[in-house]
This record gives sequence, structure tokens and C-alpha cells, in this order.
Amino acid sequence: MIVEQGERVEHLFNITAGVVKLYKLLSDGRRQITGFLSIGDFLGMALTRTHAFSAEAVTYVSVCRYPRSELEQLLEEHPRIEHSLLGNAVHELAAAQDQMVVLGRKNASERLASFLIGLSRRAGREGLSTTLLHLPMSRADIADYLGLTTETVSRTFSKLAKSAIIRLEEPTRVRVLRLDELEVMASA
Amino acid sequence: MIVEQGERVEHLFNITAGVVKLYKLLSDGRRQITGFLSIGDFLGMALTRTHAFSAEAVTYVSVCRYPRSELEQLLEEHPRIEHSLLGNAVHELAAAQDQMVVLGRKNASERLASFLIGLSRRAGREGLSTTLLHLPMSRADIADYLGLTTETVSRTFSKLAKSAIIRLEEPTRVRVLRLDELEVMASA
DNA sequence: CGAGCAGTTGATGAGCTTCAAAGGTAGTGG
DNA sequence: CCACTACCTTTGAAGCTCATCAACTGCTCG
Repeated sequence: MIVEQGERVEHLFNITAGVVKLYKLLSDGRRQITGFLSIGDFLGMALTRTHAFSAEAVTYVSVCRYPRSELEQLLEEHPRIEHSLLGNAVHELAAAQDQMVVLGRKNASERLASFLIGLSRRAGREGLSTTLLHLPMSRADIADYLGLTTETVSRTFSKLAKSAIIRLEEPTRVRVLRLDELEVMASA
Repeated sequence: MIVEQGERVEHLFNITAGVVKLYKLLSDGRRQITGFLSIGDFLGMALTRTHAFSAEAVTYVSVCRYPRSELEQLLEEHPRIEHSLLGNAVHELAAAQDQMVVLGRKNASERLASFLIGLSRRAGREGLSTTLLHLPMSRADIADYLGLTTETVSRTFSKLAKSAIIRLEEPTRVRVLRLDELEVMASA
């Protein structure tokens, strides 16, 4: 657990290795994962006194932690940093809007396809294969990211595999056989 | 229509009156409204060459339009502005994450309650009544914001009215009778 | 070897969507 | 001035997708 919903905002983090999930909880335990962070991503920008979400390690994670006070001082001295933070925030906002379309308007297959395409693009940016995907998170995490249940996620994986769009080499390793079809399905 | 998905990003806008809806379209016409803007809100921050979403007037709207080039120059000269833009972006991001919970994990009643509570809070901030709400947008807009259909939105309004939590004085005017219950229902 | 957990698969059912039609309201033209 | 039209909203009935409940598989770790 890196930060917990409701906790005071005291630090800023920079992920230097591993994958982190961000999520919000409802009082009855329902959970929505709002995003996954990986190497290079920032965590902890907030205007509120307390964190509006929790951040938890998905894999072994390594982070840089800065006291919030230092950030404010740093921004004072190097206004350029603000520019990159703004760029980062705008980028995240665009991703959040895409995810709203996924959650509000796509069916289970389209959601899973969108998720896999997202992983594929991220892998591409990191210089990895865009068709052999590593899924460090559990089915429950994927479900809570896509607004589904673990059962539906599992069934939808099986369905995609049966139609030869992907192959499940392991639960955590997916081979994309038809990237083009997956793209079409994702952006439906 | 203020900006259209796919159009080149050439201007920045500042809403000075009225209400604007932001939305994304899928190729088959499904629509997700990602937010409503009103007086004082910014529109047009983007890192991409083209707009990722459309913005359309819900009511009569008045805006200030700035060429993008001027913004870049302005930021160069007054780095302080960047600070307020960053604050704005962080605020919007938090709202987007709340909306992801709504879309991913809440049922129809909870979604509508969340929407009404959001309107109530905004009204409060603008010095208006928090219990007599004006809904300038159509049922279809509300549906596309909440990831539902117009029929479900309408039925859910009726249900809330029947349980005496709200009263529908007109389709566009809602009296909140039990704000406390609505809050509980929203954050369930 | 056994326990426990993550993942998969099956059966059933709830909640929302879809299709259909009626009610209400505003704007238009005779 | 009133009837007509068109659109938005509401309500009803049927259907479908996904959630829920349940059982089973396979893997990991003590």
C-alpha cells in the first residue's frame, strides 16, 4: 500500500519500477480501479488535504518519495517543472475520458479489447512486443478496472481465445494473434 | 457546436455564460458525455494535434476564444498562469475519477443520485439553492453522461419521485425533498 | 501431500436495454 | 385563435447481457 484513500497528502511519488493500481472504494466494498501506473509515472498530485484514492502495488515496486513541501519549493525555483506536470495531467485527463467511454458505453468484449490494446500500446512505447503481453494484475483487478466481475473477464478472455484473436499462454501472458481485429473491437 | 472531435486544435475557450457538454462518439453512434462545463470553465487544453472530444452548447452559450498561439506566448510571459491551469487540470482529473466510479460500479439510482448531488453542489458554489435544481440538459444528455438510456433515466426519476426523495416540478426543474437520503444514495 | 487461492466454467436470475406506444409541450400555419 | 405537427418525456412489455451463486481445476507453498 503506497497511499490510502482518506490519508493526509504528505508525499509525492515517482514510480521507478513495477506497476501500481489506483482505486476508489465505495462504503460497501465495491471498487473501481481508475488506472495503472508504471515506470516514470507520477502519483500524488492533489488539491485536497486528503487522498481521494488508494494506490497499491501490483508487482514489486520501487518509488521515489518526495515530501510535498519540497515540491512546492521546487516549483517555486523551477517553473519549468510545472509545465511538465501540466502536460502529464492533461495526458491523464485524456486517458480518463477514454476510460469513461469504456465504462459507460462498451460491452464486455469491447472493454477487454480496449484494455489489451492499451497494454499493447504501452508495451510498444517501452520498446517491448506489442503482441506478447504481460498482465501483472489479477483478474479481479482487471474486472475492477473495466467495471465487470472476475467471472465475466474470465469468460471474455476465453471467448477471445476461442475466436482466435488472442491465445492465453498463461493467465498472465496473452499472445495477440489478430491485433487488427482487436483494435476494431476496442474502438467499435 | 464549439469544437468537434477530430478537428484541429486551434483555439482555447473560456465559458462566460451557459452550459456546454463534452462528449466522445464511437463509430456506431454511441455517445459518452464526459462532463458539463459552465461559467468560468476552460475548454481546449490538449496535447494532441486534433480534439479528442466534441464540445456542444446545451443552452445559449457565450465564450471567450483565444488562438492557441497566444496562449503559448502568454504562458511564456506569465508562468503563474500555468499554475492555475495545473490546478484546473488536477481538479478535472479528480472529477473524472469520481465519474469512473459512477460508470463502473453504481446502479441506475445511484448514478442519478450522484448526478443530482453534483448539480446541487455546483448550484451551492454559485450561490443558488441546493435543493431546487435546474437541469438545462435533455434526458438523452443525462443518459449519455451516466451510461444509461433515456428510458432508464426517466424511469429512475419517476422512482425517486415516487419515494418522495425528489419532486419533478417540470422535466427541467427538480426539487430535492430529502437531500440527506440523496447523498447517501449517491455515495453508497 | 494437502490446503488455499486464483482462475475457469456452468446455471440461473436481476437489471437494464430495446422496442413500442401514449402523454405532454412548444412551435407553426391556416 | 385554435388545430396540427414534431419532438421530448414517460410508461409498458419483452429480451438480452452481465451478475450472482456454485462447483471444479490447477497452481503454489508450506
